[in-house]
Amino acid sequence: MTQVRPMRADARRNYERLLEVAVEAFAEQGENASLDDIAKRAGVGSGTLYRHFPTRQALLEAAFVDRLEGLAAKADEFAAVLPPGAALTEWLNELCVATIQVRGLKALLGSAVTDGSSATVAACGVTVRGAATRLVDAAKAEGTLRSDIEPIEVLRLAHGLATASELADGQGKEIRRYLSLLTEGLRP
Amino acid sequence: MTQVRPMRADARRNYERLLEVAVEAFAEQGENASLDDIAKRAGVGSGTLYRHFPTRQALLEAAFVDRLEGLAAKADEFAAVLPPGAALTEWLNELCVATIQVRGLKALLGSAVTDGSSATVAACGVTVRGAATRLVDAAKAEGTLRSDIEPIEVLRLAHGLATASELADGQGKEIRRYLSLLTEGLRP
DNA sequence: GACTAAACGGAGACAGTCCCCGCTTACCGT
DNA sequence: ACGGTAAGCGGGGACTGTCTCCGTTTAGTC
Repeated sequence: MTQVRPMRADARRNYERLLEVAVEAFAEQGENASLDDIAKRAGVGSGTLYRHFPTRQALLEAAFVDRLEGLAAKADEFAAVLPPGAALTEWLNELCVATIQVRGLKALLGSAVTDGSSATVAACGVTVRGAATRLVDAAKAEGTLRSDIEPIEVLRLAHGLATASELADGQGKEIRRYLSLLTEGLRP
Repeated sequence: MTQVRPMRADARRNYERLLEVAVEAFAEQGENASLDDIAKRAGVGSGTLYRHFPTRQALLEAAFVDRLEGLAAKADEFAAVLPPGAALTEWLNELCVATIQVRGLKALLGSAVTDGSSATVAACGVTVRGAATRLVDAAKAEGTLRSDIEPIEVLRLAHGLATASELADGQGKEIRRYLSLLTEGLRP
């Protein structure tokens, strides 16, 4: 899985610089930031960028793993201090807010919960799906969540909810309201 | 509002040919079909296309008015034969199915229900919003729908729902299930 | 210090958007 | 019928973005 031979020093340097710049660029220009431009800003040729990250998805993924892991960690924090149902709700809220506010994250989360998502992207979504599964299972056990719903469906619904809220004002002010509608519908 | 002077014969011909081709192209290649290619297929220069339809939105809109009006008409058909609550649900189902299955329609419906949508696009969404308002008001009067929800919010939620279902399988098999979740949450 | 494979980088092919402006033509008035 | 004119045409070309190819550079090794 890991590199047999460690990365050459210049390669590693470029890789990291590219990542730094990508995070910035996606944050300020959204998921469609120009890749050649990112390469230029990082001071490397576009060939180098495409070698390290063959697709936009790959770069997006690499740029946001940290944040995704942060979200997953939040799930356990909520689970530790709230009853399962409330923890799930709070976490979904967090997820939706991030989806809307962190430019570029939406595309990534979207493909992470897509039916036929590629293995590459799946690797990235695994953390988030794990977190969701834990919360969903707990809420089901507690009896505050329908038992006929899958964790990934909850994630998809949250994604849809974020989309709806985005249409409303682009700021996410509606998330809480819409989320309460959803939890209402998700009761057993 | 209408043309002071009627369109010149050649202009009208091109306009209509362009529209025909656009409907086809969007249907088979989605909302991102190449505009220059549409112009070529219609046998006109790209300048002509951009004169008649200054933006992709404008063309999309013109290409789908018929279908949008069809959807609005469906609303009244349902209203005539079903109780308000059921009529709303059925219509939302119809709307979601169309959103997913008719390639290119999603982008249009999306911007038609966006907060800061331009006047151009608004003109197009007006039919759909009218239909939604009638159904929503009736359902509220009947007492099967929360009174604190706006028609446009219902449309946004439906759009989000379609998005969620699209993530699942891309065919819309999940729509009914998700829709029942939503109506559950929308009860008073 | 020399060798080699890994890595670089940027030129260039390609695709898409959109504008500009010289040319054509439909629609008048006579 | 026919000429004048403005509405309309169209495609060349500037620009932006993606992605590949391959000659050149350089880190790591002995």
